[in-house]
Formats: sequence, C-alpha cells, structure tokens
Amino acid sequence: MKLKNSYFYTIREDVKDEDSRSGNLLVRSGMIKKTSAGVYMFLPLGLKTLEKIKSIVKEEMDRAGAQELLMPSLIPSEVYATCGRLEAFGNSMFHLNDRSMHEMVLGPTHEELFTIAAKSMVKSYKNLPFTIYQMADKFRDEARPRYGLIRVKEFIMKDAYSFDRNEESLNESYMKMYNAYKRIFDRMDIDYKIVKADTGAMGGSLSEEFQAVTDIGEDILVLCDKCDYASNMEVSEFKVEETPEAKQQLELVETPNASSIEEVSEFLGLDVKKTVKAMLMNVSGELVVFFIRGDRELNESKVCKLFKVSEINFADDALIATSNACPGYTGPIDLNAKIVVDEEVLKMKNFCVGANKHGFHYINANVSDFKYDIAANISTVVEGDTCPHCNGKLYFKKGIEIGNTFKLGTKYAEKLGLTYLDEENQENVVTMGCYGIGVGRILASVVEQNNDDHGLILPMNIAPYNVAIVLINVNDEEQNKYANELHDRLETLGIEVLLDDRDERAGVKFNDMDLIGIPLRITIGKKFTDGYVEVKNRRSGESEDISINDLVDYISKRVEEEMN
RNA sequence: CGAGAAGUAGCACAGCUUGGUAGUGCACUUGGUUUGGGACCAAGGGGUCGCAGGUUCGAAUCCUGUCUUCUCGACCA
Repeated sequence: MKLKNSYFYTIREDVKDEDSRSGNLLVRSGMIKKTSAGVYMFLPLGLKTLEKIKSIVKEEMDRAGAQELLMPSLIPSEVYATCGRLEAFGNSMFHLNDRSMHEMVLGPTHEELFTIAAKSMVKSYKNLPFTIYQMADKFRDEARPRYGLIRVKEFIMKDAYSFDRNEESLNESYMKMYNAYKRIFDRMDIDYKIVKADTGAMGGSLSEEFQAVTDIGEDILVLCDKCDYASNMEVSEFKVEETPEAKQQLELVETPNASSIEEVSEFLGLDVKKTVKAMLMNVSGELVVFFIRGDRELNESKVCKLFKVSEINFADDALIATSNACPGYTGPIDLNAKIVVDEEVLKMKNFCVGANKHGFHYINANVSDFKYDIAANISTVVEGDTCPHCNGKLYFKKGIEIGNTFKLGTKYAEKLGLTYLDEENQENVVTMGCYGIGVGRILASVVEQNNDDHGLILPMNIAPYNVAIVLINVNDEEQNKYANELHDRLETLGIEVLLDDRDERAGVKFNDMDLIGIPLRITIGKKFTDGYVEVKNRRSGESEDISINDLVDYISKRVEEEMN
C-alpha cells in the first residue's frame, strides 16, 4: 500500500471525546471514528487491524473443528420471547417494527437462532456433537457507552455454540473451545487471566471469563499470590478460618451514639473483624436481614442467586417496621424477621452484634445464642483474604472481559424443543455450550496493553502492516524508484508493507508511523548512497543499518520471527 | 434512568460576566526559504456560534425549551 492517494490521516493531539488511552490512540491513528455514543466507524487502517484479529480467531475456531455460518441481525421478537429473554434483556435490546408492524429486534446474542438452526439438522445421536460459530454484529443499547471500543452499542462478536448429547460430551466440546481461546489470546500476546464467573440469568453450570488485565477494566479479578486460583469478584470464594477461642458469656452493653460498625468497634475497642453487621434488604417484597462480618460487603450476585431473583434492594422504613429490627442496632438475637447468616459468621466466636434496642449492642455473642433461617456464602471477598484452594493471600486486578466460555446445559434446547433419538430410540434433550469473543475489545485491550508516548505498539500478527517504508526524499528519483521496487518485492513475498511516499518532512512521517504502531520501519535516506538503509523496531526502539543487498532476506526473517 | 459539566472552522480552545454581527493555535490552499523526529515567512480558503422559540433597534453573549456529548452513579447475556 502506498500512502499517496490513499485514505489515511492522523490527529496530532488527544481528542476530548475519548475517555481512555486506547480510545484516544485508535481515534488519533485514524483507525476508528465515533458516529455517536458507543458507535464507531472502522476506517481502512482500523478495519485492516480488526480483520487480522478476526482471522486469528477464525483460524483457531476452524482448527478446533467449528464451522462458520452467519445469522441475521434483524430478528422477530417472538424468537426471544420463547425463552423469556425479551424481559430479561429489557431496554438493553433495540426494538423496531417492519412496515406491516411486525415487532423486530436487533440481535444482542444468538442462542435462540443457533438452537433453531440446530433443530433443522439434529435428529439422532449420530448427528452429535458439533460446534458452529459466526462473526457478526451484535446490538445492545448500553446505558452508558464507555472507554472507546470497550463498551459500545454495536460490536462484532465471535459467538460459537456446541451441541452435545450429554454433560460428559459437553465437557469435551467445552475444553476444545477453552483451549482454542487460550491459543487465540496467547498468539496475540495479551496479558489475560481466566476467572470463574457468574452464570447469572443464563443459568448454566459453569462460566469462565477470559479477562485482559488493564487499569480501565470494569471487572475485578480476584487472584491468589501462591496458586492459580482466579475468579471474578462477583463469585469469588475465600477460606474462612475458625477461631480457636473459648466461648464466653453473652453480655449486653450500652453503646450510645454508636450505630455504624466503625463507631461501635471504636467505642468498644474491638477489632472490626470481631463485629457482625446487619444488612436489611427487600427481597421480593419480604424483609430479609443478612448478617456478615463487620468489614465486609454484601455480595449482591451471590444473594440474587440464593433467592433466584434478578435484583435486591435496601428495605424501606415501612418494611423494616414489620419487624423489631432497629437500624444501627440490629442483631440476630430475638429478631423476628427472616435471617440469613454468612457462613463466615458461623465460624466466628465472641463477636459483637446489635441488640435490637436503640443504644445497645451485645458482646461475646455466639451462633448458639440465636436462630437463623439460612446459612450461606453471601459476602464479598476483600484483598488479603485467604485463598480457598491454598493458604495464599488473595489480591485484586482489573480486567476487561474479552472472552467467555459457558456451559449452558439444556435450557435453550428444552424450551425450543431441540432433541435427538438415542440408541434405544428414546428422545433426549441436547446439551449446549456457548462461547463468545469480543473482537473490538481485543483490539482495545491490545492497544491498552501496548502503547507509549508515541502511540500504538502493535504485535506483528495484528498490526495493519508488517513493515513501513519511509522515503525521506520523494524527489530523489533513484531512492523513489528503489522504495517502490522494494515495496513491490516485499508484497510479492506476502509481507504487508506501507510505503510512505507523501511529500512530508521526515519528522511527520516518523511520528505517523510510530503512532499507528507498525512493528518494523525501513528508512530510505542519507545512507542510501552508501548502499544502506535503516531498520527500526517500533517496540524496542533499536535500529540498525542494513545493506540493501541483504535487506529483503533480513526483513522476511524478522517478520517471520515475530509472527505467531 | 438520577446528579453534574460542556456544545463556537476538520481538531483543541478563547470570546459570553458588561449584547453592536466571530477570533487564536494546529490542520488545509498558494508562493518562497527549508529538509533524518510533528519547520519558517507571507498571502488565502473554510463557521446556520448544537437546534427551536423569546427579549431587544440589534443575540455566540440574556431568558425558556429541546437535542447531543462527557463525568459520577444505577444498569450490563
């Protein structure tokens, strides 16, 4: 590609519209342009980069034996109504009507359509297993688009779906995808973690997220400093230590004006970890009081799962008044409301709780001093907690979800009637898995993890071009001729090359090539008369003079070395 | 959806308080001097001041409404 007479521009300064490093660099390098909040154009350079990512994903999908197909984006609403997802998605789905007022939506994800497609072909156990996938636009009306390509309303997702006769076979299909995902992200040199995640409304048995580690990540990853335990904070476990302490006698103490946990622990001179706090919540209209250790937070997703609801809220005064709970001084002893205690509390000894009486707490309380309805794991991990698998300490990092693998089970197959006949002529429901990758998020993550003051630093297999040729003096006929020949020669060798033949100053060209992140740069300039050109590595900044006799071989070798 | 801020040339911004018909830097065009890390000089082109209404002899400026964008929160298979 030659820059003269092609679509190419860069922006010298940061734009104020972008709130992330990657968003800014992608806009400034002329790869993308925002059309409205959360919607972007992919310009030639950006599309080329995106296509590189897509082809790596496709290669690995095909290697894992998956077949590509393409689903429409425009879908009748009924399709989503069948599995109750019209409500589940709510207004994050785009709705529209066709001319005869049929209700349609723009697909936010495609479980239903893939299940319907599978029905056309699955009759017998002999047809299973198989995996199909697509690379297609998804539409989600995000409340708040953010961080460039990270959170957008329209995006390209690779979504794959596996179909198996049972859970055991699903495990095999799942592992194939899981390993394909590892290869994909390894090939792109992404710093990522695989974490256990919430199965949420999808209701499957296992969900794992592939999270690119970056500071603008929206998820909190819980990691162990000793073993490979990794989990999304939403579902993270931690080990609860039993305190080897003799039970002491329950005692009512006066705690005037000490209603918050901090105030109580300070007033009584107690470690916050020796206190238990109450969370008064409204669960489906009923008052439920949760008891957790004083320094922890209630984990909303754990609670939602426990009660099989989609949301919980704080209880209002009217609801609290249905019990003898006393906000600020609520405790489990003689409380007439539904009580849920955290499993951690079961192992605590001689702790402090509210006395359901204004200005009073109990100290030296123990589990045997009160009754409860449910004991469950309902609190959120904090940094420094003990790893549930070893004795390591847990620490946090932020991540961007770039991939998700999910054991769906039979939910969609059951509702949509996807069944097969087994060897005994018995009808069985197909077991499914689904596997997503956000292609744009990969690009954003790669940029977020690979940049410097000059711009992007793209890996060889993702960069839109492998090599940039900077022709310093376009008016030197000999050099101009050589540059064009070199460009053509490299192209015939299958190396993607960008020739900067614009009539610009050297500094402008250098800065532009740095900004768009081309891994190797050949500079044809003053040493050309001695038969040398300069080859510079974008990432290391190292450069060396190479004889034009060895140049093509040298470049081929360097490109091949860096290509994963 | 709740709270806050901002919309003026392709980009970044000034002007608004105190109304008088729009400016700076970068980018762009032409000429000249330059030429290995975002050159300099000179002359130019480009703007319904987000949109609609109101006040006024006169509105980028004051008032009302509306749209959009950004920030914080809620939401997020």
